[in-house]
Amino acid sequence: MRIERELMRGAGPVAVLKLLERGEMYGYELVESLSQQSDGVLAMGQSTLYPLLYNLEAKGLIAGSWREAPETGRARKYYALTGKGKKRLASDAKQWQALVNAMSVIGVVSRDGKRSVA
Amino acid sequence: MRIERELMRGAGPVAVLKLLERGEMYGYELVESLSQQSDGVLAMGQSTLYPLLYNLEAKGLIAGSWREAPETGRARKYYALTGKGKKRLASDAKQWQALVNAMSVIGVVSRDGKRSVA
DNA sequence: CGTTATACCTCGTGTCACATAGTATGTCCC
DNA sequence: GGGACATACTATGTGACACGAGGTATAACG
Repeated sequence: MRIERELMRGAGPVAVLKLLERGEMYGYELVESLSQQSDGVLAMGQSTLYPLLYNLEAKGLIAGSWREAPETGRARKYYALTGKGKKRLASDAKQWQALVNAMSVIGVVSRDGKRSVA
Repeated sequence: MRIERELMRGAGPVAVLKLLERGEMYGYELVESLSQQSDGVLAMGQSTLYPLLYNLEAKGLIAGSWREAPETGRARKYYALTGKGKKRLASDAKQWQALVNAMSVIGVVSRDGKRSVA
């Protein structure tokens, strides 16, 4: 499912941090992963992801390192979650949960995954 | 709980439409309601809400009408959800649910209201 | 009559999503 | 070996939006 971009604002960085929690990944891989793992909902183009990564790196939440891909030998920039990033992720996840709960209270979403009946 | 504004992007308009689904409300009332009903999570200042309302009105999703307050006699601009707005709300709620589900899949939030353990 | 609450409006700044475009290199197949 | 395709990162410009700060006006209250 494809959703309007405006709705996704704020979700992108949190999703990226969460994926990096499992282990380091490179940009192109993140673009593919986000699209596949969320059935397109969290999909974002390269021109959205890369600036997002630069932003997270500038804030010290992730750290990039150029290395060669073990399979192909191509240069890639792997991003890893920093200690600061882990704290931010925990904080953001908490806030996201609060937001979901609030939206649930006013009836926009339900907690069991079913859309509220209008 | 006060959350970072960036995370809330996209949630604001949906929350407003949802509140108006119950019946018409005026700006100041919406500011207060959003803050109270969500324990501050969905709180937004007037400088955020009013432009948001003008935007929704320009899109034909809500319709405003100046009337006098029955209790005080003061002039207020009451906003009501239009037919178009109802459809948009249904669509947005569906998309919001998809987003919540996607964030749940990657582990950022849980569906039962508890924060995922990092 | 001054303070507070109500109620609406505006401007400027900073941030962000995204489309578009560009660069470069590795793989595959003929 | 060369053209097509996938991989992978970078740059730029536009438009939208959240929000702080500031402004106006009126009713209620002591």
